Amino acid sequence: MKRKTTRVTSYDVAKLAGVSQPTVSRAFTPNASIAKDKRDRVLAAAKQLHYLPNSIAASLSSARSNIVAVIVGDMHNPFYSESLQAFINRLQATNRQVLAFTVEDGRDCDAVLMQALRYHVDGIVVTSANLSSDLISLSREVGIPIALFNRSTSDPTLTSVRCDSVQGGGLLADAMFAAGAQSYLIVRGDPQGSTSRLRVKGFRDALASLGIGDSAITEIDGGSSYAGSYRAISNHFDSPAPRFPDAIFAVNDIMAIGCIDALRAKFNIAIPGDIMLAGFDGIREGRLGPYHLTTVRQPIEDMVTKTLDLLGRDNQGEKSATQVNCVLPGIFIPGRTVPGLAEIAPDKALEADIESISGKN
Amino acid sequence: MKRKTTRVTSYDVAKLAGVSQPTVSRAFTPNASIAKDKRDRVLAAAKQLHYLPNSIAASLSSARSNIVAVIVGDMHNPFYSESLQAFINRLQATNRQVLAFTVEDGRDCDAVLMQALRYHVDGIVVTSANLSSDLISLSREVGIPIALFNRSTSDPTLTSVRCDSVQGGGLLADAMFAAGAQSYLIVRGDPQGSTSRLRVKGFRDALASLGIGDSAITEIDGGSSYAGSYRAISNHFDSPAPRFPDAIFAVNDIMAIGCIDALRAKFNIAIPGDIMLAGFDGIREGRLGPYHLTTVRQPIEDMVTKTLDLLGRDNQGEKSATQVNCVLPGIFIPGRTVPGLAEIAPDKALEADIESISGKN
DNA sequence: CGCTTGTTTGAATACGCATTCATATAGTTC
DNA sequence: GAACTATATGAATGCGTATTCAAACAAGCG
Repeated sequence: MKRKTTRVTSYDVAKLAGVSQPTVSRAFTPNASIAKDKRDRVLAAAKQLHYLPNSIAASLSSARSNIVAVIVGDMHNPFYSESLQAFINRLQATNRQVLAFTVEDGRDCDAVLMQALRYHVDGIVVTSANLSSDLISLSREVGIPIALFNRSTSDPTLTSVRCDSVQGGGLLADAMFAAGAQSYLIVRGDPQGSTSRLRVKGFRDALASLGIGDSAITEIDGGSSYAGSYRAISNHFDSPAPRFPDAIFAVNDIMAIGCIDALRAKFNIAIPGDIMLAGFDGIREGRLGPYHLTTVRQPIEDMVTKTLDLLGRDNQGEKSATQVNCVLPGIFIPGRTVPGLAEIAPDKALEADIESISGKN
Repeated sequence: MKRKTTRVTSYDVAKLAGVSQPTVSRAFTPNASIAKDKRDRVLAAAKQLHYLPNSIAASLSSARSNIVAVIVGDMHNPFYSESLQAFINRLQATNRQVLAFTVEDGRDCDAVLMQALRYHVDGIVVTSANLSSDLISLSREVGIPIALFNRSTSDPTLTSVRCDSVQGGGLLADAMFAAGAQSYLIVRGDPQGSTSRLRVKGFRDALASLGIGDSAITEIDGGSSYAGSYRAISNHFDSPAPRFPDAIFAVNDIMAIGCIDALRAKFNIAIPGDIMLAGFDGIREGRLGPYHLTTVRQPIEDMVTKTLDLLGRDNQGEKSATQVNCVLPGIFIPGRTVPGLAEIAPDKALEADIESISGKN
């Protein structure tokens, strides 16, 4: 016994309201050319019939879906789930929907991107994932704009928004040098990704201009994840004659947290007592009591706004000769993992942390 | 100069392949009645033209969108972002898409739900949010099934999947009692929600049957969030003559973490040395070194699978008289916040934690 | 009043695919 | 070889809306 869900359509509403179907359509379109009394009549009829405009049909007809695809890689890094959340909030506030995708670490996101293209979304945001040039040209062909979030690329024609990794890395180098660090250990991330490379570059450049030579700097591979940096730190300090640095720079917060847990649990090293440490991103977990990480926060909200702005601009067809690569500065967040910082009254800092973890209720 | 994106349609492919449009449609439909050579010819032509089937048009035509809406409240609780991720992964694996929504804490999700209905999604998953009975009946009317995730409801006809809060609460009471706790502090969550209430009930019932009277139990309000429980703990122990319990039960992990941070930072209370503690959910953050929380894990993967299964069943129209309210048992996870547990070799436990934080790479 | 301008409205159509339905072809059986 | 059955195919149509386009109408102006 199939449910004969004869759906209510705009024609039903039109009939009840005594107008034509296009008039119903106009009644639901802001700024449409329609007399006020008719609109009222239509809306009343619609309410009476429980009419719900079919957005799928509207998408087909108008060639715009009001859907933006957001492709997220590495959902295990809280930075990306925070970013996804920011996109959802922002788009929802402007009456657009989010089609969410994830990509397994390292896997190419072509298949997923293809899905998004099929839905003729208004735009695609790609976060932390590798896309092939084939797909890029395909997306151009079908006219769907792509924007990279927190990711620069070899293809300079691709719109991208990111935080200034070089500047941010420099801020952290400055802070740790000012706190007295003379020797450094860098725990780097994905060697493929530009993000890790640029952060390290900014960090090293700043140290160089402060007179710290390469011989005072060690670099190890932290694999971009909590587990990876946990193991990297373990291996480093388990080795026969480990170099014992004054400061550690982990290229992102989740890795920094992995480092701290390893240093404390396996080597009983105090932070910042024995070694100072800094991360990068500004994730909520970094504000938790046991960490209180010194870091550089990426301005997620602004980055999201800018990304959607650029996507929309592309959409207009004015092949933005303006600014396709947007780089926003990072914000230095003093924490307890570098001595001498956080001069705000402890209680105030605590309060701020608590708020930042739970969000603005 | 408007981009005249004359899209490639199935007709174009049909012409090139020398077949009719329906044949193109069949070539892209698994198990369709079509000769192999024709299918090959069509697919070749499609590739040559960079043809992308328009899923929007397919949705309109076939009355199924292959989209499932997932509405998430309280994205600040990692449990829910983990759940969202699980839904995305699972649906992506079965060639379906996720339309993701968030609902501000406490706000009704009617507006958001309405958006989902408009897109004629195949189903709607509601997680931690309040929906009005109006919307429920509306969804019935248009024939779109709704399933509640981790939430029971006053409306018993609504499909729901959740973890057994009573059983889980009992497990934790048993564990803490076995570890020697005689007096208890319960930090409860949202008084509106059923989840907190049932967990507390399970906990208290188990204690009662163990001979622990109500006089040995104190309950305070933790507001469902990190900040809320942080403050609740602060207020409790700052009060003139605070009761100093042997054990604390926070009704979810993020609150348990808030409790731990407050106890350590503000009162220098050791865990489990001075007070033992347990949470509920099994979020990744609970496995971090400084916490290593004793908790009950919700079987997210199974719950997601079950939820989608029930949604699909509804979809078939067999108005599932079978089982609309599914309750899965929670899994006890021993941690260091209750003494005497975690008898696994420390290294093994550590390894397991590291993996669970970073996911299965 | 005749003309222009501007606003509303409805008839017709496009959007791109899936799905009947009827026809044609191949394969099987007696 | 006739009578079926199973499988392939194309013509026609529907999904529910937005968007032309032209007609109808009101308003403003000399």
